[in-house]
Amino acid sequence: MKTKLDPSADLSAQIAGAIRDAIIDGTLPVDERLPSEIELCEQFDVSRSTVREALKRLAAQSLIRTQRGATGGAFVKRLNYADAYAQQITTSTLLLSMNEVDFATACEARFTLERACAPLSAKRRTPDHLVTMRAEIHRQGQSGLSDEAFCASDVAFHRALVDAAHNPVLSYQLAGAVEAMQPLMNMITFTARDRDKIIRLHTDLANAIEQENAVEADRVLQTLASETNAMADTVFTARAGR
Amino acid sequence: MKTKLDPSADLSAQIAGAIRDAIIDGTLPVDERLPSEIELCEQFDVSRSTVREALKRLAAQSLIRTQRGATGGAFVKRLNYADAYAQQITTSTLLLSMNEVDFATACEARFTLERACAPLSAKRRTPDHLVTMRAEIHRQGQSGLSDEAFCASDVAFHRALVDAAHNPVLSYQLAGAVEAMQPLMNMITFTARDRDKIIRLHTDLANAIEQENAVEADRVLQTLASETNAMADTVFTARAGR
DNA sequence: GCAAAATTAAATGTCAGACTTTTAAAATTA
DNA sequence: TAATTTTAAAAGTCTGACATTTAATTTTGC
Repeated sequence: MKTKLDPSADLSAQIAGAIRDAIIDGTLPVDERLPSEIELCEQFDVSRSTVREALKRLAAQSLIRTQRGATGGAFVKRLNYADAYAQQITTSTLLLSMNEVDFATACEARFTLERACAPLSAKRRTPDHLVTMRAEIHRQGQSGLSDEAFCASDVAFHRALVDAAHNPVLSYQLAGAVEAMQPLMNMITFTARDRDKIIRLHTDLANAIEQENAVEADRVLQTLASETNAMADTVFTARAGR
Repeated sequence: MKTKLDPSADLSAQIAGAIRDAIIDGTLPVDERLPSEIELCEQFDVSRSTVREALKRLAAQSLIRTQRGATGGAFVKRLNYADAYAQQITTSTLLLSMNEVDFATACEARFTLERACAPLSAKRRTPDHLVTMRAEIHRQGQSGLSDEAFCASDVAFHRALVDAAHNPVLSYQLAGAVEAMQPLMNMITFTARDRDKIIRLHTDLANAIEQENAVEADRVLQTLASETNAMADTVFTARAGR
């Protein structure tokens, strides 16, 4: 952790980069304490503000945590699933919303990944995930539900489906795919008939998963994908017509 | 962008959070200039150091870019695929390396996602991706190739496979899954026979994709997944025996 | 009058130093 | 010995200065 690189970037970015590399390659193991801010000033020969800006960059990426007080300091943080989820979702959401990714592309990615997950979910589902799925289906049927609430429940349903695969890495990867779609889905106003159709497919899906029927689950997901695309098409062309 | 939240966190984290929320919900559109650091000091009633630490947090997440000079400032950054890839890979890599995710779990997640991608790749593959795949297969066969170089080529091969689906969102999602495996793969020392077996499967896979044979591609990927697991098992049990 | 050069101003980047707050350990006291 | 107080180390915050970069403005030279 003595040499930095890329003299084009800011000092704080260079320092953050050097420390980040040391964390990634394992030179700095989890829970290791970094040198104090003052010591880092001396090591990198910069002022404390610069060191602090570097540390804030690392904290923003959940690479370190800081602790005040006598035995405090900056420590290499064990990246947990919750933090990783949050970052994934932020990044995915912005990537979709800022790059004019069309609905069809995002939708395809999401359902492709979800279909990959379904066979595992069918094989390994446990009662708790089935309960969650059924509960969300019930919520989706309630009258007076706003479009946002409907979409939120949709996300919860699909997350339960994914989590039923009992592979945390898979859940993490799909969190972004599923959640990032929500803002796009929120742009759609679902008619009562649309909702009915979705609810029926969700029910079919939950049944298939319960019966450990991977083939049927895949079929339903494929239908759900094309129906979702069709609904989006209807809404968007209607809007364009106006 | 007037009210902040969570008084438990540091001021710089609160401010960064407030601005981040404004970016995510679209209040601050892409390329919008944030107020200058001095103006932010007044708005949030904090010192310039604190504002700067907040801005560095946002910069670390690729949410803003800064520009010096007369017409400079901090601007909302359009998150591009390259930056999103990089963040995904860092996060995924650390998640795997820091959480003692066992090889089988990571491997399952990766190949599950890749298998989902393959039918699309088979349908849409263009010559350039086939060329890349063939080139990497050729490299993998060269003698004197280090394990790291072999793994790197493996990653390049699989990325080409994924990119052949021509869905940038899918490519982005899978980048993490594929690249994050590399450090785990690097822990394996492949015997010459292992390499031969992998190269043969890669060739089969490239052929299947070229022939737009999704079923065969899936079969090969399944074989590749189980072979990879078997090789890892052999290496790890041998190491445990020592 | 026009083009090149010099100046200016606004913004971020960096530095130095002081003070505040938090926290755990050490020292003191009952 | 246990509760209390003190101390010290560390991050968090503030202030003010100076450096650097950059575009706009002004001046100068022809």
